[in-house]
Amino acid sequence: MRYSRFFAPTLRDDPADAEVISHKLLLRAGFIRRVTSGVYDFLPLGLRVLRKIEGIVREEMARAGAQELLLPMVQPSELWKKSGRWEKYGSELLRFKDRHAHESCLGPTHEEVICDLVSRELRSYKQLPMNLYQIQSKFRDEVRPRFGLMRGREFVMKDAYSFHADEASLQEEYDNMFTTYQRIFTRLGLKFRAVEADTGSIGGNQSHEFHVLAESGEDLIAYCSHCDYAANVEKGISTRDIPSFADASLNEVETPGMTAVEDVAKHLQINADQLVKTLIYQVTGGDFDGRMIAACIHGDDVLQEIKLARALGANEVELATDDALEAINSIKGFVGPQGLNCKILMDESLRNAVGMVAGSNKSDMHVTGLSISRDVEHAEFIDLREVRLDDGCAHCSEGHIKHARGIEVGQVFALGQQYTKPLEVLFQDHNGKRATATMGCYGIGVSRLVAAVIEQCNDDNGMIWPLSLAPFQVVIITMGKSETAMNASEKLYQNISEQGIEVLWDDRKERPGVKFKDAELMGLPIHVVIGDRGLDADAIEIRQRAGSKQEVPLNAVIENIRNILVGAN
RNA sequence: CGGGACGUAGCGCAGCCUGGUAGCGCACUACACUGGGGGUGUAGUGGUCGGAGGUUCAAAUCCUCUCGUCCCGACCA
Repeated sequence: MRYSRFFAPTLRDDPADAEVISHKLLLRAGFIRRVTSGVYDFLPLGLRVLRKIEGIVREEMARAGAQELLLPMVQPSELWKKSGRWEKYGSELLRFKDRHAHESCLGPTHEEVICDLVSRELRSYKQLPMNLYQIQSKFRDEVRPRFGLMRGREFVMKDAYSFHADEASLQEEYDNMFTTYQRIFTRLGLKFRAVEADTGSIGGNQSHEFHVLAESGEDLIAYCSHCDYAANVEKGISTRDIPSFADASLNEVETPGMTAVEDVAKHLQINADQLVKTLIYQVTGGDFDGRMIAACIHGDDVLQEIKLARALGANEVELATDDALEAINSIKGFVGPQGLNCKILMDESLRNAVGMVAGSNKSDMHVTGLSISRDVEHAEFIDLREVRLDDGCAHCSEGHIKHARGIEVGQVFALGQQYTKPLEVLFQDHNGKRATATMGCYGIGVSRLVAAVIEQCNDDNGMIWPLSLAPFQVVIITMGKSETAMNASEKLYQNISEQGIEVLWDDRKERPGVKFKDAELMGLPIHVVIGDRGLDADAIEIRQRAGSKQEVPLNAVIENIRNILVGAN
């Protein structure tokens, strides 16, 4: 490609509305342009990288035995009603009516459509297992799109769906996909970590997320300093020191105006961990839809709302309003577990607690000497607390919990029969009986990966693409505009192209500095610098974006490039 | 949805408070010089000041509404 004809509008300044480095560089280097919030054009450079990533994903999916197909973006509401997600998915699902007033939506994910397809074609267990995938644009009407390609509303995703005759087969494929994902992210040159994850609105029994480690990541990962345990904090577990206090009789104490844990603790001269923090939530969805529930944790713990919602089978939980507290017999700031007119969930760590302090459900009063088993009726104990930094590891007992930020670029789910049942994906098993298929699904955020790679591979001058992902492997920078230099450059450009190497020839009539800056901004890996000076000395400069630099005779340039390309593979 | 900021040329911004000829840098066009790290000069092109309404002799500027964008939070395969 000749730069003078190439559509790659670069910017000298950072665009005002870009915050993270990948977003800034993608805009500055002319890879993408914004159309509307969370929706982007992929310009030629951006598309080239996207296609490279897709290519690697395709190769590894093929190696894993999956088959590519392409499903529609527009989906009929009927399928979503059948799975129950028409109601459940919420406003992230972009819904609309066609000219016949038929309700449809843009696919945010494709469990319904693939189940519909497979249910109509699957007959025998002999056809199983089967893994089908696509690489396609998804649309999710995110509440808050941000950071360019990191969280768009329209984005490119690789989504795979596997179908199985039994759980063992699903587990096998889950492991297969897990390994495949590790291969893919390794090939992409990423520092990443697989972590245990909540199953979210997709549902299912088991799930892992793959996170690219980066400060700009939106997710918080908890991992063990000693063993290989790692989990999203939404799901992570840890051990904490459970303080033991002397059992005592129940007493009421005056705590005027002290509604915060710290105030009460200070007043009573105790640590926050002796308090029981009681939070009242309004539940949406599931068996407790529309009701309020109480959740209790130690005063120095943070409640993990995703865990709470999951335990209740709810779509979401939201802190109850002050007024609502009266309905369950309590009062703002002095909520406690006793005598509440609602279901009470307590963190495991409180199961045998005695001598605790809690709200009394009366204004300006707390209780001391609270014994959970003696004084609280009908409490259920589950894991509700969020893992804290430096907590003990629940898996190895030697390590401690550390935190890292991550960009979620992939997730694998063992779904079980959550979709195959309502959508009736049935087959005849080896006994000739009708059975419901078991399912897994596996996603990779392909366009998000473009941003994730940049987050990890950049410097002050711009992007630094690995050879396998670069939009062009080589850029020829012609210095000056002498005929000799232009002719030599053109010849080299043609020769390199003929080798099947992707090369951009910067034939613009620009000053050298401009060309260097642009080549570096775009992060092209190999820069060949040709000017009269080098030609006269027969010493052509070959630079690598990542660092090194050498001079070689003109007729050895191609061989040198080949060596670099091979060496990197 | 709550909180905050912003919208003036392709990009980055000033002007607004205190109403009176729409500006600067970069980019772009032409010419000249220059030619190994975003060079210099001369002359140019390009703007319904996001939109609508109002106040006023007069609105980018003041008022009301509205649309859009970004950030924080809530939310999120």
